[in-house]
Amino acid sequence: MNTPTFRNLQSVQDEVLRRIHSREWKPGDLIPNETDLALEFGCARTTVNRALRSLADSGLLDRRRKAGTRVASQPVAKATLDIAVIRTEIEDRGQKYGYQLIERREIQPPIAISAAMETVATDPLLHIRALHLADDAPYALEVRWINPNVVPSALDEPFASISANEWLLKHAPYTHGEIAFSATAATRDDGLVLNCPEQTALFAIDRLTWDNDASVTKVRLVFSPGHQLRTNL
Amino acid sequence: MNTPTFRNLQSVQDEVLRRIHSREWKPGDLIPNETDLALEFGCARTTVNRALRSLADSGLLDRRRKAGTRVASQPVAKATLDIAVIRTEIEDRGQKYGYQLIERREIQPPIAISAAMETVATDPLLHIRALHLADDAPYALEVRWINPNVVPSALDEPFASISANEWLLKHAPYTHGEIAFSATAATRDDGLVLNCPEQTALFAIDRLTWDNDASVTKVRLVFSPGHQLRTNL
DNA sequence: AATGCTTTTATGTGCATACATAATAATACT
DNA sequence: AGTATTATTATGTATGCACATAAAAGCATT
Repeated sequence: MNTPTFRNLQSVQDEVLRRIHSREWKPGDLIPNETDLALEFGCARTTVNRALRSLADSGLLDRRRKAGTRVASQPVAKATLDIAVIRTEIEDRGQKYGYQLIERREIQPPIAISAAMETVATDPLLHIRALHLADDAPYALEVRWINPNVVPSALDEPFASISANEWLLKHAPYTHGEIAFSATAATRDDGLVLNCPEQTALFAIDRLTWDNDASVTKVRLVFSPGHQLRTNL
Repeated sequence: MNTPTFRNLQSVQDEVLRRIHSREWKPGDLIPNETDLALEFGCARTTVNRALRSLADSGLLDRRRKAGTRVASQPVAKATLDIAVIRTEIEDRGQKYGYQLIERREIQPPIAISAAMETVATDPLLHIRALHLADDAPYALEVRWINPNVVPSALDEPFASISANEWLLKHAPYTHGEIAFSATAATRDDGLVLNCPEQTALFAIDRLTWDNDASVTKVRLVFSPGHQLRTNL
């Protein structure tokens, strides 16, 4: 029996994956170093390095200088969620997208909002409520606060035909943000808009984005009953 | 004014990021090709390539051969969630972890389960229900089905002191899986275990993992009221 | 035994070069 | 004009080499 060769990136990566999945290399195990693997696989160390680095990026390997590379003891399942614009999310599923603006006002926000966004409590923010529809059925309620100091042009945008969800992506850059997923009981108002009984369990996404030190926007998306956010591992 | 140089990977990446955030390169824009950037930055094309590829991996750039590299029109559409073992998730927050096995049986599963797991409907599966606690308070209810054809050693494990959640990670390899997040109304039983009223809105994670063509395990985690899954963008 | 210095080692980074490949653009051909 | 062929181009991959750097291990000094 002859050891096959794994010359290229893809096959090296596949072979390493195979060994991990087959438990030839078990979680916590120290695997051979790059030089040895390169020798065994019949390729350059650079190639092994790239393959291993990539696998480490995706959480399957732990690497430390001098200490070597080991199989992650907790194969931390890194689920990558594609948080798309709601319109494309719906259209990608072959459904018809609909949008309806419910409310658009410049008002002084509740303390909780100005606190989270770190704005002056008495400064007005642009408040928007809108409904996204899929095949004419309510899909998600968007409740949003926009910081006009950071995005002044938002004050000129009526958001009547394009959602803030989409408009902001094109017009408001951000450097970082936080996102949280949770379950929430439908308020009376949620129920009216999403057409479900009060207290129904609803899936919610809260997002807060920043441009350096200034908050750009804070949004809560509450989805219709039964909504799932799914991805592959 | 002299153009500064960006010699190394980190600074190249930072500079590209800066140009995207400052909207010098706007979403959808075609950016200069690798060779030109390497010239401008005063580094090798390899370095630019690595920087751009890495940014493309994280979703900020779209790259196509010959067509060139452009700023993703929908910036950062990716949130990576670290799905850790529940025990470490709790311990990392400085809380005391507790575990309690509620039920462990080999039984014929409901049709919905055997269908999803693609097992023979009449084949018994190992069924486990257990409670995870944080600082002695209910944290999450784990309801799990294990395919003993794929993980026979699970039949010898009592799961009395180590959760299936954790045991499986160490003993059952998987090649791929699906994960879904949703909101669910507490059943009477959920309420009893998690100590909350029936119908309370609860956050749930459903996971189904496969080892090649065979399903390994299907699990539903229902979390205590108020649970959030958060990450950064 | 505890501390600090030095060596060794495995990964990390950078560069030059070469060739592969996908997709567009240009051209020739019918 | 429309189609097939070819050239061009930007990214993708692979290699060899050199040096940087973090961390462990060994050693020496107190």
